[in-house]
Amino acid sequence: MLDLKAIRANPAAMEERLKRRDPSLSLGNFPQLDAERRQIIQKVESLKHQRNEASEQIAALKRARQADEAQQLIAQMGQIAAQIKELDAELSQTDSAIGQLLSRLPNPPHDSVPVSYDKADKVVIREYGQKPQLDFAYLNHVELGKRLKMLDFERAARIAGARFALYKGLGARLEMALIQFMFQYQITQNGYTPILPPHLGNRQSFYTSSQLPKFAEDDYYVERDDLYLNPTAEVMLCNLHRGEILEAEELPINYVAYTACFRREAGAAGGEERGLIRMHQFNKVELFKFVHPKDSYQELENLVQDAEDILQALQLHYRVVLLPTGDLGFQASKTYDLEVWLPSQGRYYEVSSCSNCEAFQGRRGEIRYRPAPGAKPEFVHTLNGSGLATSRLFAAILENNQRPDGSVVVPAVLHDGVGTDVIAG
RNA sequence: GGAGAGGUAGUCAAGCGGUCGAAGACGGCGGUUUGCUAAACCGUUGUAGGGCCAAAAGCUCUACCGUGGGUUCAAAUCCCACCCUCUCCGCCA
Repeated sequence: MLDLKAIRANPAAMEERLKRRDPSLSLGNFPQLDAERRQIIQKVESLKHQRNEASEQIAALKRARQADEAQQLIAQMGQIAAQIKELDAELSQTDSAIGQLLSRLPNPPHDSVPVSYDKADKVVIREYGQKPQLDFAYLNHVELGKRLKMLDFERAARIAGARFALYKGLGARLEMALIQFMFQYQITQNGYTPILPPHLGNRQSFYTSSQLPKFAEDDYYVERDDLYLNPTAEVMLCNLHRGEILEAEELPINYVAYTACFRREAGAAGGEERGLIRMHQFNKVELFKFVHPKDSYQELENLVQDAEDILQALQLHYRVVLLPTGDLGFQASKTYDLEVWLPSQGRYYEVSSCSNCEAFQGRRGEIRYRPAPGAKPEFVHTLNGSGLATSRLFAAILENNQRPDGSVVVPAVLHDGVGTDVIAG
């Protein structure tokens, strides 16, 4: 949700910022609707004032046993009551029109975000490590997974359909070891509080984190219970403090969650995104921060660093990129992606997306903090980042760590979890 | 899933059509008293949206008693639906 006060103060400036993302975005008829709304409020409130005074008089008259006078007033109020009803209806109509308009407008980008409508215009901030020297006939992760009996896509398809995975044997152990490692690392090394949230959420939760109303098609929906299946733990963590007023000293609050994530991926057709790259279900460890607004951009840097720790511990080559305005997620003001090198595709692949949503989600979910005792509550800033998506990491480990003999070296930090240091056929 | 009891301000809790502009208590904040602390006493106490004002301060209005509808001149209070909590039963990991 955009800041209404900021829009009113300078609609043109807000619109300009929105257009940095997408030139087709505009505030539409918001200014007119907003003015209309205020007019109606003024009218209806003065009528309600009249009604309140009359009510008091009626009560007084009845107490004084002046039934006739009371009856006369009651008759008069009938008309006012009808007007109030009409205006209230008008107001709720205007409110919902405004709500619909605003609920579909994304967060304006931060000034430090490069302006471009082309996703390719991301800025490489830094790189870590080097591409592995695979000077042999190397395999992609699907082939490796099959040969090493770690992945079984055929049987997964039998059970659920295309774009689902089935991990088995050392594949299952590797996946679990990855999840465990990432989860424990963020708890013990970076001080995050661990959370295992529900995997289903209600409408309000999905609205607050901004999956609704615009992206309903991306999520699995359980009609019978009016619940949505978790597409990212961001949704669940974001709503953890919905409607609360936090104390300034509590901030920042840092959470790490593990969940399976479910996405319909409608319209994301085949191509080279086979195997574990784009699935309906994948595993992800998610980081989430509730922070003081003055700290949020520093916290974004911290968040990226915390996610990078994992890739470094796994000794994977990756880079950090800053997304341009045209590639920003709906609720994000600024986003860094971590991209890991995938030899089979000859390109980097996103394994983490770290965003500062500023007060966008805070406003939607009324998530606030009190700057000082007795002071007016203000909206917190929220940040989210994957730390990380295992399924793509799994692919990266297989491909980057393979050797000419077809075996795969297990990263040292996962030896205990997997139960071996080399996976061989 | 069935039966019952509940959901009122930061917390506990009274109120069950019109002096509710929500009692009272606790907590919080300010003060008086005090060698210091405690106690006692006095005062104060939420959120949101309008209006007046150049703006702040201030004044003022409206709304908020789980959520959404309805009845009524008037709803915390009556009616309907839903959500949540607790107890018991059923079912299950």
